[in-house]
Amino acid sequence: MRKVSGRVRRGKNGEAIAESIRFGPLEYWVGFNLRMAQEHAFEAFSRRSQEIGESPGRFATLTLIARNPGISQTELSRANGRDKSSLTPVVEDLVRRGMVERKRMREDRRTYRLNVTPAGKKALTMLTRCARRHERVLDGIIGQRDRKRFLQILKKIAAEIE
Amino acid sequence: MRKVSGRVRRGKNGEAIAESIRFGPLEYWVGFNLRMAQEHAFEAFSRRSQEIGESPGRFATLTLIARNPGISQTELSRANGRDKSSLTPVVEDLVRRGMVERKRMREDRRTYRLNVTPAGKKALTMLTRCARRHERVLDGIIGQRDRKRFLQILKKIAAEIE
DNA sequence: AGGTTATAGTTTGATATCAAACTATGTGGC
DNA sequence: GCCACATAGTTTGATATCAAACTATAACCT
Repeated sequence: MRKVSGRVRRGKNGEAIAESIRFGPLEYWVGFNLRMAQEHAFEAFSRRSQEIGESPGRFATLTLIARNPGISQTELSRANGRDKSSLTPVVEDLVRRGMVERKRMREDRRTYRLNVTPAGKKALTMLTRCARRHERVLDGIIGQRDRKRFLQILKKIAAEIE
Repeated sequence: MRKVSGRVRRGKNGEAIAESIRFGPLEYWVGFNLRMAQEHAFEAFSRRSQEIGESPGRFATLTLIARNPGISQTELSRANGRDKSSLTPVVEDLVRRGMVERKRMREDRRTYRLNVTPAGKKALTMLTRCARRHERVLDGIIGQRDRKRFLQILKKIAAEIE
């Protein structure tokens, strides 16, 4: 857990006086807490995936390609919630490292088809194991009882906000 | 709402066949859905705050300084959940634009004390109004009944993960 | 067929972020 | 006092991201 209330003031004699930060309205606003939760969770997953030598962003990308063989980069970028231009270097890197194969479509020569190679599948297996461990930790924090509802709300936010 | 299932294949006669993306395990994993919810919510707030000419990141920063007068940059970075080095350009910009005042501490000349100026308070008022509108939208999506529990879980994740 | 419009992907420029190295200052042991 | 260590903030280098401009190809309309 990251330290958050590390505010310390020195008294006359140099003794430490711990103070906690006042968050004001941020305290009970969903937006702020959503950001904090996401960033902490991402950081935790990032550490895990780096242990097996993969960047965390590769994970969703590889999964989506594996589950949707022949997907194009634009489709992938939408599914992944990023701009298509962000995907260019990611796909390039996956191709360069032999995880993903990329072929021009016959019928539409603007489009690429992406597929995961055997090497990519191996990496994905490890990443998935790693993600499952991460999910178990999250499950433990959320609790079985609330998990389903929590997930529903997250999906609803992503789908409906604007 | 961002389009997510825009996958289209052409049949023999050129008719469009809409296909939806398969998310596999991502579908029910908290990590992925947390990311999607956060990014969509952030994007929505970003649009709102840009209408009044402020970047969204400034908001939490200004609020925290206003609620904790004399806070140092390191304390602020912890409260805000970012690295202290990320704060350098943000504070610089706020000072340059007359929103925040920054003084060296007497007792410890390494440390700055930050305070919000009257101009900063004015900007903060507008930003807060904007954030309240955003929160009302989120509340509408989450629903009164689940809101409190949802917030608790977000806080728990941020606090306990690792 | 030819011109207009749309789409797939890349490039470029801007911003935000982190981590590690760095500078300046402060603290504590001896 | 001096040296080792700690702390506040900045700088630097790397990565991720978006948006807008761009290139190439395709589709559509008359």
